[in-house]
Amino acid sequence: MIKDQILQTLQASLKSQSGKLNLEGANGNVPRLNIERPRQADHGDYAVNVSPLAKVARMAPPQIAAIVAEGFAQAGWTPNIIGGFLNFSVGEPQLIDALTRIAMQDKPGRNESMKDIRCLLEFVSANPTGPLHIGHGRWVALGDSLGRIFRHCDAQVTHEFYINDAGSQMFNIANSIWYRALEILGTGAKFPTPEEGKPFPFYPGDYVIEMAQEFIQTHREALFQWDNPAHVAPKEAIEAISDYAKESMLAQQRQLMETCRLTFDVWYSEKSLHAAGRVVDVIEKLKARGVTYEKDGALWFASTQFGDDQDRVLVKSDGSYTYLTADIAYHEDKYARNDGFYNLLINIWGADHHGYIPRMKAAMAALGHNPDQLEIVLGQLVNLLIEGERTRMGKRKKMLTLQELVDEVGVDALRFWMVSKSQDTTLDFNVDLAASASDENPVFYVQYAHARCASIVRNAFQPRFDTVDKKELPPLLTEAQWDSFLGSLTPDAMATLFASLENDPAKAALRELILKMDGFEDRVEEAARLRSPHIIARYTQDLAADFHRFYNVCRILVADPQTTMMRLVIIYALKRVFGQALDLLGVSAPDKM
RNA sequence: GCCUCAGUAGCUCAGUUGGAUAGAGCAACCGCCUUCUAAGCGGUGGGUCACAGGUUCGAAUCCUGUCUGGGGUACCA
Repeated sequence: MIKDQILQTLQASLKSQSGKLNLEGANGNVPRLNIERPRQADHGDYAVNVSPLAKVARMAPPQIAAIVAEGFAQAGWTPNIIGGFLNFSVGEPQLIDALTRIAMQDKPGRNESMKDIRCLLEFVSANPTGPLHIGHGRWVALGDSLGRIFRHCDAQVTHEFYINDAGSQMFNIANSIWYRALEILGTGAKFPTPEEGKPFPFYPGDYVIEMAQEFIQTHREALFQWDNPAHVAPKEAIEAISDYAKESMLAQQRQLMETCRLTFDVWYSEKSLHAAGRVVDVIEKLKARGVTYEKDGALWFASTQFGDDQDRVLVKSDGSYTYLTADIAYHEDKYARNDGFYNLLINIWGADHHGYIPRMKAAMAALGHNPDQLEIVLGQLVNLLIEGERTRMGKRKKMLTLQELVDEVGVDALRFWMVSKSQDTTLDFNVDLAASASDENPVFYVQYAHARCASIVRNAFQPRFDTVDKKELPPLLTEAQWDSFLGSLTPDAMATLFASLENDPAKAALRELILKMDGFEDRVEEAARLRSPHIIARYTQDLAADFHRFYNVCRILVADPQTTMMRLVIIYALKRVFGQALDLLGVSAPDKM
């Protein structure tokens, strides 16, 4: 990247000028300087602000700038100094060099910033007790994009879905199906009705009725046998129904994830932890480490010793385990998996689980693991905006499922929308807008840019029609010409590119395009480092704007084949960058729109 | 009460460790299609960066306090 060249020269300059700048006395407390893009385009392409050195150097920023600039002069750069800023204008040879690299490199934006990372990325993880809702859509988009970005930074990433198939919620769904089934079979049993102020351990959704109907088809006789005067489900009925419910919901969830272009490498069952005795084991381990105690008939984990604000129950007074206990066993397994293969464990959780973080970290610390290895990426929740009204997730009957939303707006719009904003902010999902006015969705703007590029490349090889002479003309280029041109693409061959541009707006737009494409790698790194895919979404919109601007001031397909080919390299490079960036977001890059 | 996320243009949001005149999309208004996709481009209007102090040569950004909104604060999962 061009930026790296400037950075290297900057470091060399600071080193050679360190005497004049009094940097030696600072004992390594020299503030780090950054290369940035100036706000004002006429200042230059890149800038370094040396003001942070003012304190150490005990000099005014303009004076420092002059001294640092001397070091640059030695390397052939002549920065334009304004105040404490060194402004750099990138020369055409460097731009052409950068463009060539982007056009030729295997995968644009690819880097090795996370090459030592082996990440277990867990997200979505839901109960198999009902359909996934819109809120899950955010974790789908966020988690999968993050994984793709990490991989682009050369990390090894495993996508994992934790199936919460144990515990009381499974009993509740089974019991709900039981009553629905008995209702349908006309046994006289009735599905319970909620009472004000009382817990309602049943699932009222219509999908439960459908599941009951389906279950009846295979278990009609069994249901009659299980039924009894009190209509209380026997244990074997609950087991059979909850197994069925799990398989059925899980199949549905897997199908939906596939639709969303998301592949989980591992589907990890909570129930399997219990079955393998892992939950009992972890309790024994905690006991052995002396971090548990008994109180009020329950077994407690002294998590306050590890920074939590209160102790937590592991085994309830009725002898059953809390959710936390199984979750501790699960997370311990992550540390141990493949002989401690993973060095970064990331969980994506909704903000409603925020308070859960300290206890999980406490548990890992208590078990002797490094809690910093476990990183929770917290996402704020999604609000539904229906008919202009804010609807809190899950508190209304009119809850939109993720499947319904995908059917309505499509995977591309869903995924782009869900990652186009920082996960730190509550997302208002405007259902009416997403469903109706699709051109207000920025994803189409970006996809259109890709399609336009594809179209230009396509047209270059197709016969044209002369509207004046009313006759067909041969294609501007042949595939063979283009292949050999790309194959021998060198900065020298490209040197006439800028010269071929007739006007200044086109040159300015081209500079901007190349610099922005050159910066893609930087954005990918940043998105990975900050765990913020929205940076990529932003980037695609920025680049699309620059491309559309360029498109309007510079014609690509012109009569001269050489000029056409050189300009086509830009479009070719852009198409690759758009395609790659959209892929990192899990959004399709259509060739036609 | 405590913990946490947020408050930036009419709306939805960017703004990387504090730096140059605070940006984008949408909405509004005015222009641009006989040649590569007008799902596009150019232009105009629109700001007390919630508020008040503080630190600093310099604050949307850091600190303190206040206000507003979301989430959490279980022997639920």
